Amino acid sequence: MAGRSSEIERKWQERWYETGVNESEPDSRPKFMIIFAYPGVTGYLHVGHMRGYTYVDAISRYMRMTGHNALFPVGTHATGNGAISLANRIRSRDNATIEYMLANGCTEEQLENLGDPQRVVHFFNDVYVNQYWKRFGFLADWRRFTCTIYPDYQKFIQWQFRKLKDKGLLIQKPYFATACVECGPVAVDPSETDLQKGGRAETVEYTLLKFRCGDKFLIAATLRPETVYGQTNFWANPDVDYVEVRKDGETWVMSRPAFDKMRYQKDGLELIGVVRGRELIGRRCLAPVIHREVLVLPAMFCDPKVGTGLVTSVPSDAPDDWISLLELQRNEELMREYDLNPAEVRGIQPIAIIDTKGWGPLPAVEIIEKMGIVRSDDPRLEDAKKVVYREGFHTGRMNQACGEYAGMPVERAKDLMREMMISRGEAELFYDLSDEVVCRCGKPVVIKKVPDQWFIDYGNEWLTEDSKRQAGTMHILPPEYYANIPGVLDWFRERACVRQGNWLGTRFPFDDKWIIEAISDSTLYPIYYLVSKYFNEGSLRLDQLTEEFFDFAFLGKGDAESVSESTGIDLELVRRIRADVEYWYPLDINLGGKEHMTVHFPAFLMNHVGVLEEKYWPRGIFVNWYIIGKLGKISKSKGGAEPIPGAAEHFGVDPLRLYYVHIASPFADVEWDEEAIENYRSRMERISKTAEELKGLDGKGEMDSIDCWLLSRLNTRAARVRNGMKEYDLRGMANEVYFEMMNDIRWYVRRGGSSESIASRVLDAWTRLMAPITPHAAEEIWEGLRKECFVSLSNFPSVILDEIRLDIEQAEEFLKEAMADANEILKVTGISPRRVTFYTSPEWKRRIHAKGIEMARAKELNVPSLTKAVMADPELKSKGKEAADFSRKTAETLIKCSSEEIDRLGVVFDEFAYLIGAAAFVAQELGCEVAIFSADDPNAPDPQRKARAAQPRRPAIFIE
RNA sequence: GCAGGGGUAGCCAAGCCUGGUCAACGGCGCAAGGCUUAGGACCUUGUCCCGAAGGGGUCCGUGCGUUCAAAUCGCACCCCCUGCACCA
Repeated sequence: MAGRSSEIERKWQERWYETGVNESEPDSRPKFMIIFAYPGVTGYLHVGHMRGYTYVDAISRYMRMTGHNALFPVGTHATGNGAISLANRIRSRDNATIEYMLANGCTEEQLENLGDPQRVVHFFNDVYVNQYWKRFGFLADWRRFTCTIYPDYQKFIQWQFRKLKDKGLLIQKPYFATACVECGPVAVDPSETDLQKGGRAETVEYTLLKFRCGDKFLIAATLRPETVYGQTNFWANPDVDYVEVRKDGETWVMSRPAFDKMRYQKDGLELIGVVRGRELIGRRCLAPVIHREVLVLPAMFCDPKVGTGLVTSVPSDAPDDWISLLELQRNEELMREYDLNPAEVRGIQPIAIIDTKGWGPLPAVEIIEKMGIVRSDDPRLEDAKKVVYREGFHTGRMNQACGEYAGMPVERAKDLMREMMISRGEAELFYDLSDEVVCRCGKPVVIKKVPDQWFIDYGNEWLTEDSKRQAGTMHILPPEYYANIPGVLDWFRERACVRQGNWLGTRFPFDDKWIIEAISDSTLYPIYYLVSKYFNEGSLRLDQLTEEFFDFAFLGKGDAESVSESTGIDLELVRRIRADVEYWYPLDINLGGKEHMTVHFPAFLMNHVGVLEEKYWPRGIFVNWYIIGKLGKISKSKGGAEPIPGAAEHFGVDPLRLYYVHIASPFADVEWDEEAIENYRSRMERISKTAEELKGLDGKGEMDSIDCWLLSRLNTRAARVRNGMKEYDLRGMANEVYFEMMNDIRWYVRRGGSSESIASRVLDAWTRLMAPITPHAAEEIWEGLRKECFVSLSNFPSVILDEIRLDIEQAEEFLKEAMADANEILKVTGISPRRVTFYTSPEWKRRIHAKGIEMARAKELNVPSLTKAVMADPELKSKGKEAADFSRKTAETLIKCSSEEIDRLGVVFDEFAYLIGAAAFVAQELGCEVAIFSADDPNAPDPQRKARAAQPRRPAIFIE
């Protein structure tokens, strides 16, 4: 079975690609350009990735079938060190890597060649295009394929950066980046692509406080510069050897590890001596800002690896400081050992500086008591610290002790006070990592100053404002993201855009020691697909991709003649490329996974806004969520899911495509579940069978009501699909086409529908409805209908309003409900019926019902008003109490209905005639004799007087 | 910490923006019946509780509230998840 389905898939793919169905050129139709954010070349992709890609193909197929000229180009992103690191691992025959490559279908011979990063990229480009995207039948325009390490692409990127510079969006300033001391810049993130350990570490910003102590400065590192007003003493670890460092003519004292790290951040540091921690104890130093002399006291919690190994003491707000102070004050012996004056030490009291909501003036003292901590080595101090820091930072205000900062929220005071101290020369900044981080090469990773780093200035005001304005006009899904994106754009700051080191990518055009970083070279690229085709086919040479050429092609600057003259490109071609841009751009949809929400999508938008004319700014973003593994995210490197080609072979491409589209909303994560896919596969088989069944119908008679019903349903469903697809609701489309329509068709056949002409009409439309999601199956059925062209190129069924027959749909609904009622009675009573009699509503009740509907529509309905209207009708009045009762009941029911419900109930049809027409069917379904009467019929047999219960839409039922 | 998303019947999962058609789409699973030599294939019916006449009761994380009416709106609480910048 699988073998045969893959044959069918390949057959249609060959035919599409041979005919060039997937290739798009400008014409008179409206255009629709869509891409997915191209994947990074870091190894094999897994079945989860195909979810978003499938959405793009299905959407573009739908757009093509609804009168648009659809363009769907693809490419890959190879910038970075993914390919380099993979090539290295292959070259060194790393076991896990080799196994992973082989398991994904790479052969030993191919592996031979993959020790080189460039070849790794080319290898995977081929895998992505041929084993994934073509295998899934995507109608992508393969001629436009490009990759970020292709030389022509790089010309484009260099042009983009020149434009950014022209607009003043490139800035240069110092930057502190994570880097291996040996290999240069590395990414510190939990995926640990570049690392051996420490991926969870965060960059922390210390404020270095300078304490004058004789002719030297003791350097304390703090995370809470706002607490300087509460300083009472200074801490040093007596067992640690500190170093003396020459810094701008001053002598600084700090721990050895601090010096080692600081060298990467500050220029001209020089080691000039060593000082034992013990020697510092008992000395006095001058605290910054408050300019008070404080005593240096011993503390074991000072870790030379953290900060500078020296700490300023704020016992009011730092639990560590308070407990250490307490310990010392209680320890007579210790004070004697360090020759401290016990009275002076005991005299040190915390100074309240921050008012924290829900806390007293000394939160550190308070929490130590509350938690019952008595020793400075209690591990719970970590938690105590976190609680006090968090509460103080968010809810605290500086109090009267804090000079000009009194009354200010801590959040604000922190930045202001740090700035103040730095500007007065009493403090500096120092960056460190929260955990030890080790590079893949084994050397430590530190924070390193890059003095001349280039940034793209995403914080730029006009850029941010224009981007936000544009985002407001865009079609962004899901709606939550549309609502959030202005906030994201505001938050987006300047971003380092170049780096050095071992890295694939484009040389920075203004200084080629830099290579453009991975996110910055993948933002404006959709427009490059309009040129890549000409380069790929050989109509353009590399040296012709000049600034002038791109200026004209993408910005319309200059004129075709001079571009042609200066580059040697054929004049017609220059004009054609510009015309292509004018036709295809802007991009209608950029679709990508949720990981792109805070980085790629905003950068994508802002680069378009920054570089291009307003008319070429993007029009849409579609964010999709993931397919996850049972034990969490399916990971590229760790595997955990079947390789894509294997899944295609095993389940079939159409079932997989249907699975992706239908299993859940695109905006929710889904757990990969093979059983679910099996179900979609059998669903597809049932659909083929049902299609066959439809083909076999050969009734020749006149249009019957059930024929009208099926046609009406077809049109109703087509309308729903088209309406839903305005929001690219693929799941809704799948539900209507593969589930609801299937049920309609089954019901039609069950009801005795057999018209050959209706069946062929419906099958024709149904096949076209299937074409966007399951194109191979659709082509196969289409071919069986002896159609000439591809169903992929046919028109998506339109809605013929005249064929929508609400009365017949309602009548059929009425029939189903009547049968359901009868069945329920049978179930509850347990009777095996000999005969079932239905009595349809009497005329007078229909009149009351109609009056009720009329009044509900006019918003005039209530119990007295309807009763009054009924009593105004002499004929109804003659029914007396019966009429009044029914009128009250009707009003009570209708008043609860929504206006849609009222419309539905207002549809009029002949219930009696309809039941008569369906009597044979009902008899067959209920398995007994069926009789139908109107409650108005005086001769109707009614031994149990059931007919009285008959009402509109609700026939009375008598079972014997 | 900052920002965002979510909790729906045995399971997966729609609905929530724009309150009433919601006992709540659809699927899976389960049960009964049919078809069949047989079937994990297919078709029909059922699947919260009660009910020997089409009815009633309770329900959408928890608790309040708004409303004639709440899974849908508001407030508070509990619990899960995701992204956070040189990683694409």
